[in-house]
Amino acid sequence: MKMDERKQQILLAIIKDYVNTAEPVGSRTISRKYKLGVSPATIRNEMSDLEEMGYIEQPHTSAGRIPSNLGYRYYVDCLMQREQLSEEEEGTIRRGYQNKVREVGEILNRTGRMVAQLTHYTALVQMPNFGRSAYRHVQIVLMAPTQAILIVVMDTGAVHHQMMTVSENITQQDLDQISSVLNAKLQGKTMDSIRLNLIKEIYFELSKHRSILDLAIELMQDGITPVKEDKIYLEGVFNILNQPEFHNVERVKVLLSLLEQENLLKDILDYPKDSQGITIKIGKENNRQEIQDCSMVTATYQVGDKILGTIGVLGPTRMDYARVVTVVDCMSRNLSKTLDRILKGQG
Amino acid sequence: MKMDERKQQILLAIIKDYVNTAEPVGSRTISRKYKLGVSPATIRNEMSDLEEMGYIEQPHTSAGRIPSNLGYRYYVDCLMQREQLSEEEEGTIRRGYQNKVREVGEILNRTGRMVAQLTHYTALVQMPNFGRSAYRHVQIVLMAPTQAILIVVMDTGAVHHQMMTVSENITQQDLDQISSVLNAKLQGKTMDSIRLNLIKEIYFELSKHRSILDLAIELMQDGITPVKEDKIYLEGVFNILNQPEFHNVERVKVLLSLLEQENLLKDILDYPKDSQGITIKIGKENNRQEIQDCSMVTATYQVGDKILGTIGVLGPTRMDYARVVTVVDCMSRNLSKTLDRILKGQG
DNA sequence: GATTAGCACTCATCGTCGTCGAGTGCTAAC
DNA sequence: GTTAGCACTCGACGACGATGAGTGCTAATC
Repeated sequence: MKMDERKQQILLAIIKDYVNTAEPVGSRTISRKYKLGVSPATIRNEMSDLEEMGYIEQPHTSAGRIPSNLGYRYYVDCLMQREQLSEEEEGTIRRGYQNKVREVGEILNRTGRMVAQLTHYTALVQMPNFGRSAYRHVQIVLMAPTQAILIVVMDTGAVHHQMMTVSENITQQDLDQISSVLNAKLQGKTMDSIRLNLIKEIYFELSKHRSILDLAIELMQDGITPVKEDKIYLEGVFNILNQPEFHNVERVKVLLSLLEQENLLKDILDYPKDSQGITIKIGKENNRQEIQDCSMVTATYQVGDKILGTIGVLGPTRMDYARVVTVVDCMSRNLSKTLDRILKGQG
Repeated sequence: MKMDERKQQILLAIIKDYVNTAEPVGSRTISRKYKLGVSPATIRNEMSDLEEMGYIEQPHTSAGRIPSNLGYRYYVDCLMQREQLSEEEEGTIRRGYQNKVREVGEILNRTGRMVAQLTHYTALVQMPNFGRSAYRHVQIVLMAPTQAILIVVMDTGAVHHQMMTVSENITQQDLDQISSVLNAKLQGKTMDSIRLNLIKEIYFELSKHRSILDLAIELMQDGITPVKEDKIYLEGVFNILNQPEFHNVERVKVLLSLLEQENLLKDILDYPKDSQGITIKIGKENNRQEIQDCSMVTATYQVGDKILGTIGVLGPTRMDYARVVTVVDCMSRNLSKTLDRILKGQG
């Protein structure tokens, strides 16, 4: 069967109406609301075809039709037209990014809040992953007789710190000496590029501080990177409770227990590595089974050419894709721009 | 009317049964399950008295009784007996704190997770508030031609960092010079104790870097402290959805939209300043109206003599207070001990 | 005087049943 | 190819009665 102009219009009408009302759409409604110049009977015939083609389905006989996953897919691929944000909304966004912020986390947080507010769904914003970043500065500060803090600044602007225990007779002067050797040797190096001979050099210069060096290098190696890198900011979780599909507490529970596990969130934001720009995952296309009755719209953000992370919107499959795509696209550009400004200076 | 032994036993039975079943408790049930040696009729008479005294109430005629807020209050004040955690649970907790961690946030996080897991309610853990802490170390690191990071280590172990913009001709040597002067002058001082003449001294020594100093001091003053100090870790939010009182999505929505606003969370953890130890707030006793059908059990934690923060459990008023009190008490002690170990050394 | 058996009464819950109406598919006419 | 007409389906909704848990009251009992 072929998808002609009229079938497209009818599919479009069904999707629009269903997205608005969350009720199955009947032939009469379409004929009344969306003037196609044909009678309900004709529309019924077309709908029957559309159902056969798999684009719509019937929850039960004597109910109207609702779009299937395939129907939504056809819609986003072929029928959907970008929306435009209102003046007011543009203003909100501009103001959101205007207030000076000096921490990346704060920016991601705000981005998430704005996305949630603009879409009325749930927003996810992934922490930028700078990949293998190099050490810019290392410092060890003595806090208590046996307690010191190791501070590491990466060239991406990330700052990590950890407590470390040192032996009692170590002084701040010792630590300064260690810090400055570490700085001299490690600055500009990535963790993987630090070869054994480099470490040997360091040991050679600081032979009397062997134990503390062991600890510091161990901490820098495995303690520091993984923790914060894949943090994901979540905003507007309760927005999704306004959607009629979540009036059933069981579904809310399934969703919430997924969203509460930070380590699983990255699974659902995961995007096909080749595609940059916007990705839409509808229903069963999602990785995790818990959200296979939801859809995700994600976009990558970048600084320069490098993709740093993803922002996404999670909502029911019955989602206003046009709007969400517009918002996600706009916000990912804004985020890219803002990060660029901050990381490169003049911020 | 007087509260005699038998009335107490009946009230206790009603509370225990209602906490378990979430169903109103009838006289027959009490007589059957909790052998008091009297007939249902007698129990009915006593229940009628208890109702008159305000300790229990009837959802509607021909339903059993449920405890009122006052009833729970009487229970926690006079009837409740501490529970004991099982060997297994004790073990879980011990193991939870055994794994070496070197960041305070990580410890609070784990504490929250354990509390949520042990109680099946929602756990809140407040970031330690060290009060007016003094500067231990200040450092400015140049990142890009006009971009630097200001890092401040407080004597509490808190590390703050912020981006700052600097003029193009500043070098790392300049920044080192500034850092070392700031360090020399500010070390050991709290922000409030930094008087104008001290700042004048700094300006005098570093007159050529006036603009960057302005920025640094401004940042240290208002940018750094408030942000992270009142962070509250939230765990087990979805636990609460298992409670029958939250089968209605509207109530979930009210609660979630409160819990999502980080800045409001501190309101609900707020404890009467004089009391240390355990505080129980039942229903309407809570500050925020959104949780006036819930109860909170909170305990302070401390290092040495100083109260640093609060941990709490949020659940329905129909809560297993005995267990929650035990868990919260135990965990706040554990947390205190662990923080002490970490902050004072030997960690 | 306290306790209890007996009894009438209340009221939420649950399943049944019929009505209503939205929506369909099919057929025949246009 | 389109449409009017019609029989049919089926979920939603409200009415209704049965059920049963639970009560308060009264009078008998200990």
